[in-house]
Amino acid sequence: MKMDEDRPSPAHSPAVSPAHPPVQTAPRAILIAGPTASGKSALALELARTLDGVVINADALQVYDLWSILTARPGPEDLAAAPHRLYGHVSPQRLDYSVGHWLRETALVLEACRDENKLPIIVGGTGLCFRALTEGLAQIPPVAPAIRDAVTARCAQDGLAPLLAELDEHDPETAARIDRANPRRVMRAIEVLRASGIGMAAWAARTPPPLLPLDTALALVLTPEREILRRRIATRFEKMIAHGALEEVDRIMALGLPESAPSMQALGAAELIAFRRGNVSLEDACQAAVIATGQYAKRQQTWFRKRMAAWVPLVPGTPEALAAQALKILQPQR
RNA sequence: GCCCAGAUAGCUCAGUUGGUAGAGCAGCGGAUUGAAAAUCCGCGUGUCGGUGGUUCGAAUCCGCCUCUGGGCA
Repeated sequence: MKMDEDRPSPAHSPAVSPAHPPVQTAPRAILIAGPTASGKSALALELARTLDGVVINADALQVYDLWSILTARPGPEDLAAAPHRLYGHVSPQRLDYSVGHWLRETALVLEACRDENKLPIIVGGTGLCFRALTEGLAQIPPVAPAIRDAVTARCAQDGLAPLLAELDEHDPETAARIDRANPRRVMRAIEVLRASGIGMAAWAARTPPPLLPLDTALALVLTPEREILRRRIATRFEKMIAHGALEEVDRIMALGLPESAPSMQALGAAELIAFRRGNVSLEDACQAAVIATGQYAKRQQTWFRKRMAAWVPLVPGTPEALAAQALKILQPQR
C-alpha cells in the first residue's frame, strides 16, 4: 500500500523544516512542550546548564507540593544543577489553583529572569498553559467558591439542562460557542456569568495581548512515537513504585482530601489509592495507571499536533541529542 | 484413551425459533480561554477454530479434525 517509505514521518523530519523560519532576534525564552515521559525535563535541564537558564514549570500537577515521585518532578540533583521555578510551590489542599494563577506567577518569574539576565526555559505538558502564555488569557475575575459550589450542586442534581437554559437566555453568545455536552465547560460559563455579570465570550473578546508571543520565543515540541512512549511510561511507572510512589500515596491519603481536589488528579493516584484500600491488586493498579497515562499522552499529542503546528518538532533522542538540536537552531543568533 | 464444556473484535464475552454479527474494556481520530495529568465528542477495527455436509440461506443444525479447560480412567 504505502510505497513512499523513504518519506520521513513527522517524528523523523528535520529539526528545522522550511515551514519554520528561524526566530529573527535572540529569543526571549525557550518553550519546550511534549507528552508525558518524553524527556522534556531532562532537555530543559540540559539547556539551562548550557545557556545559563532558569527552568520554569508549565505542568498542571507538578505545581503541587507532596507529589514528587508520581508527577515525575525534578529531583534534588536536578534542582541543584540549575534554578527551577514553579515546582511544588502549591499546597495540595488548595482547590482554586488554575492556569490564571500560573500565568501571573510566570509573569513574575519572567521579570526576574530579565533582571538577572537569565534565559527562561518554560517546560511542560499542559497545552492550556502554553496557549495562555503565547496567545493570551482573558482577564476574568476569580469566581467565589460559593458560586462554583452552587453551580456544581445544581448540575449534580438536575443535570445540564437548566444550566444550558440559563446560558441560552442570558449569554447566547457563549452558549453558541461552547461544547454543550461538556459539564465542565457549561458550568464554567455559568460561573463566569454569575460571578461577573459578563459572559465568557465577551471576556474572551477582550483578551489582552499575550505575555510571550510565539515569535519572540524558540518553541520546541517533542514528538515521540506513540508505541515507544507507551513503553517508556510503563517502565517509568515501575520505577516510580520502586522509588516510593506508594509511600507518597500514603502521605496524600493521610490528608483526607476530596477525590475531586485538583491535586488528587495526578495520574496513578486513584489507582494506587485503590490498591492501598485493598480494592485491587498492585499489578492491576499499575496496569490501569499505565493505561490512563498513555491515554493522557494521546490527548496531549492531539493538542500539540493540532495547536502547536507552528512549533519546531525535535527528533526524539537522548537529552544531549535533543539539546544539540535546539542549540543548532539557536546558533545563527548567537 | 473416554466423557463433558468451550473456541466469535487486541482482551472479556453476548448472539433470539437458521437470514453473513454487537457490548464493555483496550485502540484510533477530534474538541479544549482559569479543575486541563481535568472534562467532553466521534469511530468496530471480524476468514464467527478448520473442514465436509443439510439448507434458497449456517456463528447458529449434523459429521470429522485441531486446540483449550474440567472430569473419569
